[in-house]
Amino acid sequence: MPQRRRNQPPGIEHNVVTPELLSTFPILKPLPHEILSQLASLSSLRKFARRGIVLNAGVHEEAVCFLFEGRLQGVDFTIDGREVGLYFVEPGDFCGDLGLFDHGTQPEYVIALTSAVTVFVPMDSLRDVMLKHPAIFKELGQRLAARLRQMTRQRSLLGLPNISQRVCCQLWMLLGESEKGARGPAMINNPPTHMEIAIMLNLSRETVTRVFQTLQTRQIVKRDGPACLLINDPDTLKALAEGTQEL
Amino acid sequence: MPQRRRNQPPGIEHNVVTPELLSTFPILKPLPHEILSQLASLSSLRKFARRGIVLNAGVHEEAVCFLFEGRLQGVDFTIDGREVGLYFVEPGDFCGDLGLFDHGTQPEYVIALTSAVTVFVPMDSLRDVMLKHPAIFKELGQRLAARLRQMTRQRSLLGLPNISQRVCCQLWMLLGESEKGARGPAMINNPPTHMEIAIMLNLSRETVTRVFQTLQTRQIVKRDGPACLLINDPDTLKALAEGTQEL
DNA sequence: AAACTCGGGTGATTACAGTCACACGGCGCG
DNA sequence: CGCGCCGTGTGACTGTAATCACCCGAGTTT
Repeated sequence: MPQRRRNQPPGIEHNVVTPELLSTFPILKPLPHEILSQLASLSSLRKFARRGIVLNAGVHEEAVCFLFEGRLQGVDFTIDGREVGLYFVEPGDFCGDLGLFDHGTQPEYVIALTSAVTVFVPMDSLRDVMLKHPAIFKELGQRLAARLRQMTRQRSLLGLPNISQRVCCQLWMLLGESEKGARGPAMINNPPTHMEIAIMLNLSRETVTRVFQTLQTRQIVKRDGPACLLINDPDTLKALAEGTQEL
Repeated sequence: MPQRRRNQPPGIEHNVVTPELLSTFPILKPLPHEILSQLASLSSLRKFARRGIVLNAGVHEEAVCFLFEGRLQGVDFTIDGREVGLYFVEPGDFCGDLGLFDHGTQPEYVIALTSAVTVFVPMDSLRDVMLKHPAIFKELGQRLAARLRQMTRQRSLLGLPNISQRVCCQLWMLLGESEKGARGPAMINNPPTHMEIAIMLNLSRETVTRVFQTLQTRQIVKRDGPACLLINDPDTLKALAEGTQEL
């Protein structure tokens, strides 16, 4: 029997969603227990393997997906089949919430980048809750606004003509707000693969690899096993991202 | 004295905002007259010349901007000063509404592409109204969702490796839903300049011009004065946009 | 242990879009 | 009027990122 993680909320191992599990998500936490129980009874726990399709584009998804463990990515495809990376979803966050607001179809695919544990909460139940609880409504609106801000930033990234600057900017954005302020080396856990970065930045995989190569020889970043990227010199990375320094 | 437009809502010529003027905006229409009167008394009419800056990025804009006449564009700038085109605002629509949801700063600039007439409604008053009127709240949420969908589509446009396909796709998106279904020639009024298209598509102005040149010699589109672009052959344009046909 | 897939690394070649430079017509304006 | 600005049109040149082809090592499956 594998070592079991401690402090794991109940439900996980039985594929049953408990109110306690739901309340680990910041957005749902303020809800009264009875509501959480009701939502929990309607929700389902779903696990995905790497590369699994979590949400389908173009269909009326009947549930909002809350991510408990792992990492997801929103992706779209161009008309000619090219993959386009849109955003990442980290544990505690959710996706597929657009339909809550406009009853429309899911605009983009969401796939699992690592094996992932998610909770699917029926969209119409959640919408009812949201309309009855202005605080939740407000919160959901805030998240939507945050997503829009995020997309705007990402879009202006794509405008950068200098390729290495683009990659450095993306790395800089991947660095959590916490690490940015601190002096000295930082790290990115479970960094995206070169391919995943490439599709986010409209680049080819090889180009991303080459940028990483020069970043590594210049000792600015360093691989620390497959699951971790060490940022030796955040200051230089920042300078590169802002274009005040050339690679 | 210049010819005055008939059926012009009252207020325009006196720079005074009337409730009737506000009610011409679909989102505000359902509000009771008293609320509209109150909002109107706090709002101001502002006119902008071409290239005028309507909203500033990075600051806490204190008002939401409703567009009455003209055309606006949301633009951002990359770190190195490059302009990036994000979206257009057409009459009846509004912009600068993100702060309603998260009290944050305006993420992007909004500039006037033509001379424009706008109504500035104070953000906090509008937020109060929105929180008291769930219908308005819902509607605003819907618009936010629509913007996100729009940005996603635009982002996948940028993924297209074929440049002329990108331009044709953008032209196709500029064509209103109404014209798309109809058979025969369509038209785009006050089309964006080549430069404006270029910054939306991450292209250089010259490249856009060259694509238009071949589109014109192939009789697919035709200039009809500076304020109108005739789409002679929407079917071919669509085929080009979808990549089923090469230029 | 062979046979895979997957992520990463590298060189040679080449298409192609950016850049620069200039030209032209329309239009507003002092 | 002449002047300058703006939007558009075009050619020559060039840098550079995509593409293709291949290699390598680490995990997996069989």
